[in-house]
Amino acid sequence: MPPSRQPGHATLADVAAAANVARSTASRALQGSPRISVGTTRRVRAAADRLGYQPNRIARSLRKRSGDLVGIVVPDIGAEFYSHVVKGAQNIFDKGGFQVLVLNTEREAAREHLAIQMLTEHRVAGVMLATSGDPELDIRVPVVFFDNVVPGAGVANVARANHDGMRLLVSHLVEHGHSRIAYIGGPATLTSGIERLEGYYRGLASHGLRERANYAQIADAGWSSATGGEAMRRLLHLRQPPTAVVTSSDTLALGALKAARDKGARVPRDLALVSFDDPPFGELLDPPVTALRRNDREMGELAASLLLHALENGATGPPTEVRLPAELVVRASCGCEQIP
Amino acid sequence: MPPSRQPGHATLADVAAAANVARSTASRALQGSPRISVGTTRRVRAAADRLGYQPNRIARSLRKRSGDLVGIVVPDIGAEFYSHVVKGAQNIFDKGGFQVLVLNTEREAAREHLAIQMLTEHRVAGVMLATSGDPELDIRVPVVFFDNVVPGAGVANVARANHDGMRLLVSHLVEHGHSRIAYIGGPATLTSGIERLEGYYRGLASHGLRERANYAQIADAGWSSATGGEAMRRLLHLRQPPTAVVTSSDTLALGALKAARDKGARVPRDLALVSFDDPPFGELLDPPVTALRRNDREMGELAASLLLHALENGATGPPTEVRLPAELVVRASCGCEQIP
DNA sequence: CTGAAAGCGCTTACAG
DNA sequence: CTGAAAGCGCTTACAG
Repeated sequence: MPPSRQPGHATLADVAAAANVARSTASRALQGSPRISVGTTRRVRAAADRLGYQPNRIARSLRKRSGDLVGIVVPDIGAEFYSHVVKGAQNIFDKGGFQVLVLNTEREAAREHLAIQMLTEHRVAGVMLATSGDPELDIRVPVVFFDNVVPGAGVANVARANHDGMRLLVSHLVEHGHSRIAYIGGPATLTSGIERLEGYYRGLASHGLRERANYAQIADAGWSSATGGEAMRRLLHLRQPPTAVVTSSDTLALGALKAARDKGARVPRDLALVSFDDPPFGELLDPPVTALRRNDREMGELAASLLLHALENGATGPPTEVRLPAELVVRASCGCEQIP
Repeated sequence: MPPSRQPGHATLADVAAAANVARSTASRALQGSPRISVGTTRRVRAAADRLGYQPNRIARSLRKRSGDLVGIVVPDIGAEFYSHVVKGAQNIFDKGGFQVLVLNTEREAAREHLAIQMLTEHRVAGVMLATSGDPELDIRVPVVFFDNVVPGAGVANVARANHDGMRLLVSHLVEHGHSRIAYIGGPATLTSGIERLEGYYRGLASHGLRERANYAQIADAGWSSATGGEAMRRLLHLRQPPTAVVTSSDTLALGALKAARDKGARVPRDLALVSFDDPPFGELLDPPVTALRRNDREMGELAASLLLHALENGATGPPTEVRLPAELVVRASCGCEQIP
C-alpha cells in the first residue's frame, strides 16, 4: 500500500481532472506548449491556481532524467571566503534556474568523498568543488574546481593568481627597504599553500634576497588565527628575527598581528606586515593592514558561470584555467602611512 | 521514447540482474533487511559494488513520498552571522541524514516567496527561515523561524535575547557615567530591529534616563557599515551630541567607529561605543570593541535540532520559543581598558 | 526467504 | 489540438 495522500499537495492528475483534460494535456498547458489551445491552457491554469498546484520537481526530475540541482562543496561555509564564493555562485545559478545544495567538508577528505557521493546520488547536474585533497575523486558530472586547482581535471579550474600576488606583496616590502622578510602560510599541500609559498620564494629571488632558515612558517590546515599567532611568535624568537612578514591569508594576518602586538612589537615600526586576502574591515584594524584585494564573490560568479556554460553546451576540450588577478591595497601596516 | 540511458549510472535493475535476484530482493538486500538471507545479501552487495551502483535518491524520494532535503532560507549567506548559522545547522542536519538546500533572498520579500515555493516544489522535509517579512508566507512543511521571529508560527522560533542584550549594553555605559547615550540600529520592522530599539529605550528608562531627540538613528535594511557611518555622522552633528553610542550590530559598529575616527572623535575618550554582535576580531580593532558575545553557530544548531525533532516526532502543540542569552564581552571601546 | 506487481507524479513519443 | 500509454528508478504490501 502506498503511503496515504499528503493533504495540501494537489497533483497534476488533480489539475487535469478539475480542468476536464488528460494529464498529458494539463502537463503541456502548464508548460505553455503552443500545441495546446489558448482556451484549454487558460482552463488548466485556472484549475492549477484554484487547487494551489505546485509541481513535484522530484517527479519531474526522475522522468526527465535531469534535475535543477547543483552542488557546491566547500571546506568551511563559515569562513568568509567560502561564504562569499557561495553567494556569488548562487547569484549565477539562480539566474540559470538551478538550486544549490551546499556541503561542508571540514577539510576532511573522507567527508569530501561522502559529499560528492551524496551529490551524485541526488543526481545533481554539476558540482563546484574546493577540494581538500580527496585522493580518489570520482565525480560523474561536470565539475568546476575552485580555490584549489586540479590541473587538467573537470570542465574548469578557477583560482587566484597566487604567485603574482605573493610577489606583489614581497616586492612592496622590498620597496620599503626590507631584506629580512618572513612568511606565514598554510600547509603546502594544496594550491594556495603551495603556490603562495613558491610565490614568496620567487619574490625573494627576483630581488636577489636569500632564503633564511626558519623564515617560512607553516600554520595549520584551517589557516587559523591561533596558529598564525604561534608562527609569529616563533619568528620573533629567532636569533635574527625578520623585519617584515607576509602572511598568506587574512586569518593568519590577524593572528600574527595580535601576537606581534602582545610581544610588544609595534607594527609597522618594529615589524612590517602585509597579507594576502584583505581582512574584513582591514582599514579599521590597528594598524590598517596592507593586503591584496579580495575577489571572493567574483570567483564564485566565474566558477558558476563556467559550470553553467558547460551544462548548457556540454563540456568540450580541456578545462578552462582561470586566474583572478591580484591587486594591492596599500594601507599602514607595511609602513606606507604613518600611524599617529 | 525515454531519453537514452546515461552511462555510468547502474540502476537497481542492473544490480538485481547481476546478482540474479528480483529488484525487490536487491532493494531489500541493499537496505539490510533481515528478511533476506546473508548469502543473497552478500551477493547483491558484491554486484552493487562491482557495478559502482549509486542509488538514485530522486527515485527513492518519489516512491517514499519523503526526501532527505531540508531548506535554509537566509537574507544573505555572505553575511557572517548567516553563514555561521548555516554552518551550525548543517552540522546537525548532517547527523540527521539530511542535505541542505540554501537559498538567498537578498532581503526581498518576493525572493523569499520564490525561495519557499522552490523548496516546496522540491518537497523538502522542513525549512529553517530567517524571514525578511514576506507578508503572505505559505509554507506547507514544518518550519523553524530564526533570527526574525513570527510569534506563534511554525514549530519553533529561535532568536537572541534582544531586549536583555541591549539593556546590558546600555547599563554598562551608564556604569561608565554616561547619560547621553545614543542608538544606531537597523529598521524597526523585523524582530531584531524592533526589539533592540525597545531594549535601548527600556535600558534608558530603567536608569531614569530620558529619551533625547534624534538619539535613535536607523540604518538601512542591510545593516550596512556605510549607513552605520552615516548615522554616526548625524549624531556627531547634533547640537548636543551623545557621549556614548550603542550599535545594534557589528557591521553598524564598524561603520560608526570609522566615521567617529574620521571626524576626529577619539573612542572611548571622546565617545564610548558598545555593540551587539561582537565584530569578528573585535579584539584587534582600534580600539578593541566591547560587545555581546556571538552565538551564531549555537543558533543554527538549536534551530536545526528543533526542526529535526519536529520531523522525527511530528509537530505538536504551539511553537517552542527560544531566546539565546546575551553575554557581555568587555574590551576597551566602552572605556574599561585604557588605550596607551 | 523471494518475487511479481503496483505505484510515487510527472513528461513525452505516438496515434488520432 | 488532445489523449492513452509507457516509463523514469525506486519501495513495499501482497502472495507464495
